[in-house]
Amino acid sequence: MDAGAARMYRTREFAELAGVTVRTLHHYDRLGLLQPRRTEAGYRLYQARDLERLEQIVALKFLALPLKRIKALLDRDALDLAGALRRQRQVLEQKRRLLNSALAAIREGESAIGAGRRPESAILRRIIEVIEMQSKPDWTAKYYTGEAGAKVEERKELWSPELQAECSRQWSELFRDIEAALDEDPAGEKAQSFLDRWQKLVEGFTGGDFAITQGLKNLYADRANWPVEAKQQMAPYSNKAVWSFIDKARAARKK
Amino acid sequence: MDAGAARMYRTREFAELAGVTVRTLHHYDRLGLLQPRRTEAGYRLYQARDLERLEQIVALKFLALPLKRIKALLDRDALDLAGALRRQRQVLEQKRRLLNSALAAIREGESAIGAGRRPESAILRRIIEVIEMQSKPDWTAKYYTGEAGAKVEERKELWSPELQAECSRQWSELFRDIEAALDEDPAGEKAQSFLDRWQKLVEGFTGGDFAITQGLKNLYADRANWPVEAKQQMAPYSNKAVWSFIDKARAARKK
DNA sequence: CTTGACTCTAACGTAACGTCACACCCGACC
DNA sequence: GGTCGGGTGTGACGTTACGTTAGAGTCAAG
Repeated sequence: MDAGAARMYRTREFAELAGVTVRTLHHYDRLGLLQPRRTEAGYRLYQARDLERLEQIVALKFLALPLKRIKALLDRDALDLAGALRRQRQVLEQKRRLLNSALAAIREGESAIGAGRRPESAILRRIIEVIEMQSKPDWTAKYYTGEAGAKVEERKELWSPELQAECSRQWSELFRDIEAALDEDPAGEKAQSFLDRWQKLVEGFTGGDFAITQGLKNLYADRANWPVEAKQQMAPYSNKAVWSFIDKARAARKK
Repeated sequence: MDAGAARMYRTREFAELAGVTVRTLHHYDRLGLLQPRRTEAGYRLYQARDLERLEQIVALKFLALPLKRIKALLDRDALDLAGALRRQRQVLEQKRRLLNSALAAIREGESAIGAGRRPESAILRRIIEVIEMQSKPDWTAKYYTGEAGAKVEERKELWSPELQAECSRQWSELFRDIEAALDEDPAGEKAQSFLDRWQKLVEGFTGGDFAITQGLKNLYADRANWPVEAKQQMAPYSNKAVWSFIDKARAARKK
């Protein structure tokens, strides 16, 4: 018979009373964290004991505890609250370490931008490099350091328009040669020399390694691994018979 | 004609090279952050310049920048990087403040649990109260302090089984009385006296306020706002004619 | 031709709600 | 009694940065 006795609050009223949003109450209701009574029409009705529970939830949320754990704590695991606090402290301390390092990096990055200094840690240098890369047009030179930088410059020079044209010419030539020899034995000497020329072109001029990488493995010079745009560029050389011939030549060599 | 020249990496290889997961690469691809070339079969093919870009991404991610902003920075907003760093620093400092207060609360909460001390801040006391509420069976007494606590205790005593029975008896009596007077005028004196008795019962014994709330407003003692369980408890009193009579009496009074 | 290793996309799950969209409910006014 | 306005309900998508299957296709090798 205590039904009508206690004061009841509808959702918005209760939300304002407790300092949370209506959506939050809906959310907690669905999660089973705080399930008020209902009117026949489905309206939520909160009462004083719901406010108690909600204040417990808010207090525990202040510790950045996830709602799941809060529910567990309030529902049954009350005795493990000390343990939960300890674990939560460790989680938060880990987060703080990450946060602090990011903050330190930002601060040093900011001041380094202003003063042109060199930061000490590797990650900071990378960040500054990124920054400078972005702000300077000739960042490629800055990106690589020492040996690697020299190599890139060298490669840059090597890959001149003239060389590109030369490369293109060599491909055309190779294609013509192969097309003219399609009836030869793919395992034969002539075919194998075509394959050599082919692989050298694939290897190309930029075959040097980038200093930024650690342990590079070579990848397929195989047609299957070519990007689609490359294939489009290769359209002038799209004679299937030539490709098939080279495939056979490669297969023959492997055996 | 540079298509086949550079070394290409498939997804897993490239991921290991860069120290990220395959899923991360897929993700960045979909976000447009790092879109490698593709083979005809749809396989991703990464090359050295993709590694450069990925390293930029990772470096900026170290600053806890969201990927969206990283994309904007790398795509076009390069010149605003200093501003982005400043804003990001503010965001992180705010986060750190929250984190530190939570950590302080946890630490003080832990030591307070151990030593039985009283923490100073209000929020900490609330947390400790939650902790104690959970670990002690008679937490209701602890929850309210001073005056409020006394009131709760009082209410607890008042709401004895005997009183519950008495309340139930009064409801039954009121229902009988109304049923016997259904043909009276709902606006008449007799009906209004029924309404008075009704509202007093609704007001109940627990009408006192809880000290935890701030500015309580009374809510509907109206049938519409009653919870469903209450209605089920009211089943013995579910004579619709009685309810309708009281509704009319209430309506009459309002006019 | 089948493995086995690798890849692809699609789609759900995560934390804690914010933000619609659409439908009811309810007291009040005409 | 119809309607208006304000409150309320339930979906359901969006957010962050991926993890984790699941189902299907690719490719080289036995």
